[in-house]
Amino acid sequence: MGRGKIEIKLIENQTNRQVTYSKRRNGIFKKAQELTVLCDAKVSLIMLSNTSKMHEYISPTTTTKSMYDDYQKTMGIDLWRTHYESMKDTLWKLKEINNKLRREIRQRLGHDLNGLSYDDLRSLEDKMQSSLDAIRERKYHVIKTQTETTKKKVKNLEERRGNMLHGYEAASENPQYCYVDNEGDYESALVLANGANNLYTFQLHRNSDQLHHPNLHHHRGSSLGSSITHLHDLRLA
Amino acid sequence: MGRGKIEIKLIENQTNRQVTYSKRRNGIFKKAQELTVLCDAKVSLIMLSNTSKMHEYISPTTTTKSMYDDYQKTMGIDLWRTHYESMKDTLWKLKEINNKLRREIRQRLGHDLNGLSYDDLRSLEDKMQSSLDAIRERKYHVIKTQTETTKKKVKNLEERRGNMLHGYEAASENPQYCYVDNEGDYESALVLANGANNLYTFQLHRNSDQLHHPNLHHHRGSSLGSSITHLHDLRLA
DNA sequence: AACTATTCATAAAA
DNA sequence: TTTTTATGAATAGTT
Repeated sequence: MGRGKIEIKLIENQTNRQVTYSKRRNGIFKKAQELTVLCDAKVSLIMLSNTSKMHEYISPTTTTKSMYDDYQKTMGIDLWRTHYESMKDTLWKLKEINNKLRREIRQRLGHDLNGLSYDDLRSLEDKMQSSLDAIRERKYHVIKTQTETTKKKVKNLEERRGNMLHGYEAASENPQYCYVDNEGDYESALVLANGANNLYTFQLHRNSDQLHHPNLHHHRGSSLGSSITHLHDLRLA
Repeated sequence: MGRGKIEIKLIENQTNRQVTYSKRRNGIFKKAQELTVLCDAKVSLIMLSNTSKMHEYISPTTTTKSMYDDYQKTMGIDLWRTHYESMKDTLWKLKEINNKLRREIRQRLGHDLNGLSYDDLRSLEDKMQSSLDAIRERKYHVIKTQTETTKKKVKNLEERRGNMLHGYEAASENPQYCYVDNEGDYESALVLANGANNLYTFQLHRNSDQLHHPNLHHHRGSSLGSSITHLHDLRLA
């Protein structure tokens, strides 16, 4: 029905296909609308182009949901659980998990202990204690590494100073060279002075101290001609 | 397109309407099928006559359910836009919070400490210590309450024994009546013997002991730990 | 359900 | 895209 007969097969030319889609789509919409009026029918028409653009026609006397509900009844199948419902499900589960995690943390913070039995408390205490031990161990490791780095720096500088003393025979040279850049870490320096073992003791003391829609084109049936192109756009997820 | 132009309005003649419906319905189906092939589109077309007869066309490359799901993905946002979006938002936030809580718990379990600086570790240690203090205090409270209950029981029994002695003049009666059911709690009995203050001291000693042995791993009565494990198992994708 | 006379839809071109 | 227009398709009214 045009300047020549066409075979009903995929239109290879992308542009041509797009144009044909657009024209024929409108044609079908118009037919659907006419059928609705002429015959008092209800039509639901959803079209998805190969570019994932969605277009819809729905008779003004009904809704798409209602049409698909009817369809379901006719087919006797419970076809779909909406995304909305499964989403609500997920949300609920996440909230549950969240609450459990919060309770866990609160207890580990020392709050909300009232519901716990003596045994629970003792168990919690043990867990906390060993966690604390792990943290302290790690802390000790960090400070020790830092200390060793500092010691190396000192040794290095002392060597250089020794060399200087030797090389220039300047026995009474400025003693400030001994002082090392330890990156401003007070405790690091302290350890340097007292030794690592001493530091550990120090730390123990501290412990005790401190307690429309872009892509959906929605055709409402009652309008014709230009107003049939009364479009809403929705983007597909 | 027939023997004369027709106005697009309801066909009053019932038979005529029925015939027209039949003809045009087939016409639309044919057009839908052609569109599917020519343009690689997907079409879902449901029609309901005024006599409640339902007819459907669905492109062979899809299903009615799938089309309606797509429709919902698109339209649902229109119908529930606010609800849906805020829900997605909440969902995302909950996931974020869950992850943070998990990280927090892991650190409080003494794992994943490598990324923490010395100051971080010290701060974490302090927090853990005060939480631990709170737990111990609570434990102390529980044991004290239990002890007092036990004391009352003892007093009560002693009174009854006294009454018995008095009433029956049986001064040499069985002393076993003194022993009280303390529900098998060893420490409870210990406190009963030494006094509450003593218990507290006992606990501090336990604490100090462990401080001097950071590598010591205590046996864990694992009620809390296992609950965390379960939470991990619940993690969503 | 067939048959046409007619209108309509649209393929190709602009 | 939209418009134009020649052409084939759809269909209203008839049989």
